[in-house]
Amino acid sequence: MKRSTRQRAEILEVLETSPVFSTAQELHAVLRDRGSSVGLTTVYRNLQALVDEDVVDVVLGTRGESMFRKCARDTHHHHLVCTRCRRSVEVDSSDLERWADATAREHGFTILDHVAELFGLCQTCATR
Amino acid sequence: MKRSTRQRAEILEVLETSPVFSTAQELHAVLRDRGSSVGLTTVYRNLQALVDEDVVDVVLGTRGESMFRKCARDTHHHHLVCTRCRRSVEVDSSDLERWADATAREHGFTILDHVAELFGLCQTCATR
DNA sequence: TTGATTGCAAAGTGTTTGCAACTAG
DNA sequence: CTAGTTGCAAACACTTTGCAATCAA
Repeated sequence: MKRSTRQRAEILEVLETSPVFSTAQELHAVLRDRGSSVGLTTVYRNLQALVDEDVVDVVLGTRGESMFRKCARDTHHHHLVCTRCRRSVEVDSSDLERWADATAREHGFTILDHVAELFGLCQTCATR
Repeated sequence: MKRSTRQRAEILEVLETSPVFSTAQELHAVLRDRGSSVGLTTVYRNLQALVDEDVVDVVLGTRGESMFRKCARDTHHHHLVCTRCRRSVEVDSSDLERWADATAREHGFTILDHVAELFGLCQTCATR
């Protein structure tokens, strides 16, 4: 069964306090800087587990890397991500879901999943 | 300037006749099977060029690999992809775009870009 | 001729796995 | 005690780069 370890707790702690999507390597670096060193492998393994448990969200970055974030809402949602400061906002997506369902039906598809992320500049970053 | 080479022509030819998204490696294998061998590096380089020229579309697969396809429509659009046979349908996305714009405005973001792909089973694959 | 293009090998990036040592329950 | 977890090193998958040879214009 699942065991609670120092490493797992520290990874979660970093995720809890970060409002942005971070890569496994970035999280690893943060832990290292904090003095609490955790193996990179362990970071990957725990992130994977957390994703499986639906505790953290994952999105694919442009270089194919996975980026993780512990989101506030535990229901399905999407993100609006600032490409400059990386900050992200969780957005309501009922309209998107409706579009996805309708589109799938229209083409005889049984929808299984979808990805959707919006990228742009947040107010702060846009004005400087 | 840009030069027209045998390699570039053959890569485009394979893309023209494929209704599915394919990875660079898959395209490379197809070329090799056809007898017209082209270096993997060259495949990557030409695909990159074609994407820059907006001749082919690219989406990120789940393992972080890029998948390419030459789409019929040359305007912005999205895809409905069958996870079983890989076939994809180009779908109209005005509703999605509207949602993206509205959502961005609502949060003070200047929208730059967005990704959105729908995954599911096509009629044929669902019924067997 | 000559600069763009090719293709090999090597390097790079992000992630996963094998396995012995460690540790929470 | 003992099964889950860790962490290193090595393996992996995909992509890019260095560079000399080649080729289109």
